[in-house]
Amino acid sequence: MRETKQKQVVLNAVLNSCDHPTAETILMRCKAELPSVNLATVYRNLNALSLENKIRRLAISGGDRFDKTLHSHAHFKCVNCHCVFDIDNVNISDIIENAKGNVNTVLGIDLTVNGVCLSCAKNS
Amino acid sequence: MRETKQKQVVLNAVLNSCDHPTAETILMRCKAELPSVNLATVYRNLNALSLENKIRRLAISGGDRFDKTLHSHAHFKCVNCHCVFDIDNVNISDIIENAKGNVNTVLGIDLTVNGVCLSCAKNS
DNA sequence: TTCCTTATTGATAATGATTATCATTATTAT
DNA sequence: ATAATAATGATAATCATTATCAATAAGGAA
Repeated sequence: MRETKQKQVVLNAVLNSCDHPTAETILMRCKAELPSVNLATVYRNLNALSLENKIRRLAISGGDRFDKTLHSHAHFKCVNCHCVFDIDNVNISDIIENAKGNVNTVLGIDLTVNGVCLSCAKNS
Repeated sequence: MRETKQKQVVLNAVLNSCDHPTAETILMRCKAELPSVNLATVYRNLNALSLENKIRRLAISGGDRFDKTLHSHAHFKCVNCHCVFDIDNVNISDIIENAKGNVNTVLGIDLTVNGVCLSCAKNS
């Protein structure tokens, strides 16, 4: 694997994000640094970085998100503005232990609570 | 809303399924009853039936699934054969209570544990 | 430093799931 | 039976993501 400008820019875009961005959002942030960068390259590097365990890919309804936080944790998604944020006080390891009874291997968990966030509730 | 043969066939296909089928699978099952039925009609009725709370739509990575079980519960998905089944002993209401601190409204939850199922582990 | 090999890129086509469009069909109230 | 219109079937469109492929550039060898 070669060290490219593009890969570094994509990694930094995720590491500097606190909002669980989509690939399209990451593309925009990368273009601020490197205007020539392409959406396919962003996806390729997001996939590569996930496999290297440098970032995490989140399967969330309406489009995948990317996360600098590596450990499993729950997320909230607003059905109105589509913002995503962490829910920290959920015991993921309990859920995984419960699952282990009926399966061979547990690889990960997707846990999204859907609802309306506080700021969307205010503006309506 | 009118009572159509297609809507009944789609509803029955979900009610008679124990395997959390995709829309495409439901189409196949409907065609056994009503060969002329169309994929767009299946989607339209699955959406309508979800809104009427007769069935449940599950947002699962790799394509939505449909469920006759109405109450929130966790699912397991095999990354190899893509089978989906229920995990019953997860306390969903605890998770929802934990989320309520930072949001306005909780509407639902998507909870999928990913891994390898027992039969896929056997065959490899 | 210059050249060579080949991994990576950018541009774009392709895919898969889902929704939108629209003329035709069929349900239900009259 | 008829008229009004909701639902259907066929298909085009959309959206997120991946695949293809010629051109570019990273990094080791000469």
